Formats: sequence, C-alpha cells, structure tokens
Amino acid sequence: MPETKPKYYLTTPIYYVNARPHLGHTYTTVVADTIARFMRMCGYDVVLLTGTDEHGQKVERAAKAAGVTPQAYADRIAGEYEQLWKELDLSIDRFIRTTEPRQERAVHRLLLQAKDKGYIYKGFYEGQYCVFDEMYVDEPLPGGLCPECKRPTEKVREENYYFKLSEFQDRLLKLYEEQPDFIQPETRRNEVMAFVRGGLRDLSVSRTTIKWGIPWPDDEKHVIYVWYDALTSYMTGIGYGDDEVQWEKYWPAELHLIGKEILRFHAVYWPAFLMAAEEPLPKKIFAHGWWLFADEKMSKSRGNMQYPQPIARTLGIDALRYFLLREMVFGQDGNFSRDALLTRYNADLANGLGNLASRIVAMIHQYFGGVLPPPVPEASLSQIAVALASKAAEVQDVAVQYYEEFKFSDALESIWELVAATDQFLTEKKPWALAKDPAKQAELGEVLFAAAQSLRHIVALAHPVLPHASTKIWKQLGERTDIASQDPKHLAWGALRPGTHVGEAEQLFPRADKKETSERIEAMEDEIRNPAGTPSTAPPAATPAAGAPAAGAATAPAANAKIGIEDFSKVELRVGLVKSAERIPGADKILKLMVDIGEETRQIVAGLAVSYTPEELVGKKVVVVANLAPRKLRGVESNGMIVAAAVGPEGKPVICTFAEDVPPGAKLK
RNA sequence: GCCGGUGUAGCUCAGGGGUAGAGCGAGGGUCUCAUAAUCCCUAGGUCGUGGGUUCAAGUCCCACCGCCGGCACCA
Repeated sequence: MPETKPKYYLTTPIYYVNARPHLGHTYTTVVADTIARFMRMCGYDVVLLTGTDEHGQKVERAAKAAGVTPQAYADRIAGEYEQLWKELDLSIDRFIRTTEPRQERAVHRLLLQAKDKGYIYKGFYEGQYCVFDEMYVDEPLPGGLCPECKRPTEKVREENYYFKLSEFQDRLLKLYEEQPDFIQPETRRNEVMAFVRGGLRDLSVSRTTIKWGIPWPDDEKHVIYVWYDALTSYMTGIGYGDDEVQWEKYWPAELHLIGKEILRFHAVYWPAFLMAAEEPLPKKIFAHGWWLFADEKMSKSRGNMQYPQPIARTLGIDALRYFLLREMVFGQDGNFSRDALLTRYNADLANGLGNLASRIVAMIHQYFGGVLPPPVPEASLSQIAVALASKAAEVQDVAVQYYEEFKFSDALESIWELVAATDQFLTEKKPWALAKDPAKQAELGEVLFAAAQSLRHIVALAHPVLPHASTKIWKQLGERTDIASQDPKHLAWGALRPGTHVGEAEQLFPRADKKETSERIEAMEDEIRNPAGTPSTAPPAATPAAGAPAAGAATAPAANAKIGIEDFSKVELRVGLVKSAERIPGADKILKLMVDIGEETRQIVAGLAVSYTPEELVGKKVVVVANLAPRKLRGVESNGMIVAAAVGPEGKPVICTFAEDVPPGAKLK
C-alpha cells in the first residue's frame, strides 16, 4: 500500500465577510473543488482550505450599520458561506475563520518570528486621511479630496508598526525569476514584477483606528493589519502554531487560488511576510479573472449581484459547475448571461452528454435486457470501434494535460469531442438496424459495448467538473468501483464488466425551456437580493438606476421578526390609478404600467401578466409602494411596486383595490 | 500620462508570412436508439484603421483609433 501519497494543499481566498457569498466567490471555490477532485483522482493526498476573513474596518462598520456586534455579524455571514458550500457539495477539507482562537496564536507567532529577525519596527504613518471612508488617500495634497467619496481629507499622523517590505525587493524579484510559474497567468506575473521593480515602501501592519482585529502582541492599542491576519490563516488552517504534525505535513501550499483583485497581497506581501519569518513559500499563486455582466463588473452598487443558488436549484449543481468552468477561460475575464448559461446547458448537457447517456443505456435495456453485452476481443474490434477507442485515448491524454494546466474550458471542450464522436459512432453503426437482424447480435453487442466504454471514459474524465452526474452515469453503466478513485491518466478501454446490469435510464439534464427557466432564475435571484420583508436600506431614489441596497446591504433579515410602527411608516403606500398598461417584448409575466399617484405619473413594472391582460388593468385603482428605490426589470425601469395578494401554489397575483372611490395619490396608513 | 494586453463569421473565440477556421445560434436535409435529441450540408467575413517590409501579411514593422488590465497599504 502506498502510504506515501504525495500531498497537495490548495486554498481559496479567505473570504471577507462584508459581503454575502455570490457567484464570484462560488467560482473560485468551485475551481478549487475541481482541482481538488482531479488531484485526488490522480492519487494525491489533497487538502482544500477555505474560510472567512472576519476582522477589519469594513466588518466593524457593516456590523454597526446592522446594529449587531462585529462577531455576531461575522458569525452570520460566515454561516452563509458554510451553508452555501454545503449546499453545493464542495469537497472542502478545512474551514478557517480568522476570529478563532487558534488564528490569534498563529498570527502572533508569525509576526514575532518576523519581529525577532528585525523586520518589524515602530514608526509613524502620516498622510491625508478621509474620515468618511476611514482610509488614507494617495498623493497627500493637503486639502485634497478623497478619490472615493470626494470629501475633503485631513492630515493625520498615526503611530504604527511597520514591516520592512522595502528590504525584500531583490529577493522577491529573484523568486519571480527563478520560479516563473510562481505567479500565473503570465500577464499577472509581469504586472507584479513591474510593480516590484518600481520599488517597495515599508508597509504599516498595525492600526490604532480600529478595534475589530487581532491585538498587537503586548501593545493593545494596536490591531494587526487585516492582510497580515488573513494571509496567515492559510497556515493556521493546517495547524501552524497548533498542530505541528499537520503543519509539517502540508505546508507549504502547492496553490493559492485567488481573484486578480487581491494579487498583490498574495504575490508580494505574502512571500515577503514568509521570508521574514523564514517559513517556506507557497509554490504557486494563480489569479483568475472576473465574471462580468453585460461587460460590467459585478458589484452591489450596480445592482447586478449574481448568486449561485438559483442556478443550482433550477439546473442543478453540476450544471452550474459546468457553466462556470466551460464558459470562462481560466485566468481571463468571462461574461455571464442567463442566456449563455441556458444555451450551454441545453447544447452540451441536455442534448450532449445527457442524451448520449440516455440513448446508450436505453439501447442496452431494449436489446440486451439491461445486461451489458460481452466485450470485444481486441483483435476483432471493428474499424470504427478502433477509431473510437483511439479517439478516447487521445481525448484522455489531452484532457488530463489541460486539467494539469488548469485549462478547464479546453479540457471540457476536448471531452465533448468524445461525446460528439460517440454520437457519430452510433449514427454510423446504427445499432437499431442491427437489432432487427438476428444474425447481427454479436456486432450489435460490440457496438453497444464500445459506446458504453466511451461513455465510461467521458464521465471519468468529466468527474472533477461534474461529480454528481458522472457518478450517476458511472453507476448506470453497472460500475461498482468508485469513480472518484479512477486515475484519469490510466483509464482502460475495455474495463467495463460485461454481464452486469445497467441501471435505469434517468434524465440527468432535462432540456430547459429557456424563457421559463430564465424567469424562474430571475425570480429566485430577486428573492435573494431583496428577501421578502426587508425594508430597502437604499436612500430614497438617491442612486440612479440601481435596485441594490447600498451600504450595509449584507444585512440578512431576521426571519419574520416583528417590526414597530416606525418601520412600517417607512413604507409609503399610495392610491394609484392605472393610466396605461402594455406588455414588454420577451417577458411574459410582467407588464409596464403608467400609474397616476397624485402629484405624478410613475412608470412601474409589475408582475401581473399571468393574472391580468393590459386592458383589464387600465382604469383600476391600485395600491402602490411609492418610495421603493427604482430598479430595472427586463431593462425597463420600475419606480414603485403594485401591491397584490399571492394566491395558490404559483403565487398568482391578485391586485388590491378599493371598495369605495378614492382619489389617486391618497396615502394609506 | 506611463506600462502591458486586446480588436478575426450574428455570439464566444482559435489561428502568428504562402489560397480565412471551430463551437454555438440560424436555415435546409436525415435517422429514429435517445431528452422535438443525434447525424449531414449551409458562414463567402475590407481578419480595428492607415502606412511600410516582402514574390507573398490576420500573421512581421510603424502610426493611429477603440476596448481591457496594472501603476501600493481598498478583502
């Protein structure tokens, strides 16, 4: 027994808890999970770490806005992360929270190691400070404006501890040169090198303006800089300062997977911190790109936050994973759209893999009573089966190579070449025709065996990306072995065992009606973005064209909590008279209404089309939520909401109207 | 502003001196085992613009335009 499995330690970022987990976090973690699964299949002893970074100014402030303690706030968001990873069934081995006691011990230890070597000193930070954003501003022009909020800045002098980053310039450059793949992709490496060549200033690694953090050892006025804290958690998570055996075994990390926005911290500060403490350096930092939405970065202020749950719950976890890995070239930015998601889903998963599995399994049932036909002796493989077998071998090599290079989209593309080749193979060999001729039973068996074999290759190779669907198909083929322990480099053609019973054909990826599914996903997203009963925290109509709550948006609502009259009075309800109503092209559930609410006529988009025709609504008196922040639905701006009862299992809307005549604009209380 | 990248079929992109490619979408046809799935055929695109080098340029050089990223303490 090989007890000396090589180890492979990889990390996602330790996510900052000032935001709820969204598609971006999900992407990184899904990539990490895919690599972890692949490496496990290849025989590595894999540890995948993720976690939450819970200290710092922004958390302190968000907690204050939510009216809870920072710890309570962090607990809530950290819980959301843990719950999401669980829902997505990610193979996470360790979860670290920076507010755990072991983290403080670890951070102190790493810091003191650096301090003992003389890399930490006390100094003064002096510069223009923005009180509102609580941050120092570059280019300390006295009286200059804050680039973030455009408010005047003040000159501030703060006592800080410093890290002698300036001493590491040469050592860092040497690292990047000697280990060219330390930073990937290459453009990122170039950026970092240019940055480091430009000279490094010492880094202040403590703050006195914040309370929420790990206290400086023996100087309680100071709190340790969040990045020093967060980066150290990669070590804490595997036992640094806590479990020496684990620590010795797994450190250094083979891979830190990050988003490009936090590259510098990982590629410059982190190795410097480790050099200072004389600890081994991680092997590789890989910075991936962002998901863009209509070419915009996802952000709360743009109101285009995208969450993974609606996709996972409508199309399945594997479909979400497939899309994320197939659509984005790893390392570059990618565009997310629901349309692209559904196109990929239908084309590749439903029509492609799902249909292929279904036709093969169905034919084995139909023609062989569900018992896998006997294998083909190598020598008698027909020409076409030989071609298919060699295609499978080729795809295997290519896909493995791509996985190793983290080129997931290429890996999947090549695996899908085998899907297409197998479909072609069936089209050419026509097993349904062979089945009609009793003399061709053996040939029929060969064809189906070869097709089943090819499918086995496909799902084994796709397993890191599609862990659930691949396992189901694996079992449908009568495999008793564990797909997760197949070595993708050594898949044997002909390894299927004949005579075993194949499972029932199951539709793993039912074709999705684009329009209907898209609307379902959108509705679920709205629900996550603006959970029912959450008063919008956005200032009334202050932000243009955005429906997302502003600061403190991470506030999750306490479910069904009682509210006081003062909360209710925040909602402005008015009588509205529907002046006109029309359908919106491409949307069959919502209508665009013009509603007279007294002093003005508002454009409101309402989800009433399933219950009412536009004609029915015109002239109706309705209840309007008048002070709702504007938002866009299907590209059409909506400035308010029509109150309606949700009836029946589908929640069909029934509008609320008045028994007696009321003037438009009258307030409800 | 400086540095780097990028601009190719409706969409996403590959191709880096020698008669323009793939996937998806769309149109037509085919089979019927299968999820109205599969398979086959159909893209004539000034390869951002203008110069240049060359027998020959998406492919090399120069300039310009558009877009993206980086240019330190924001996770």
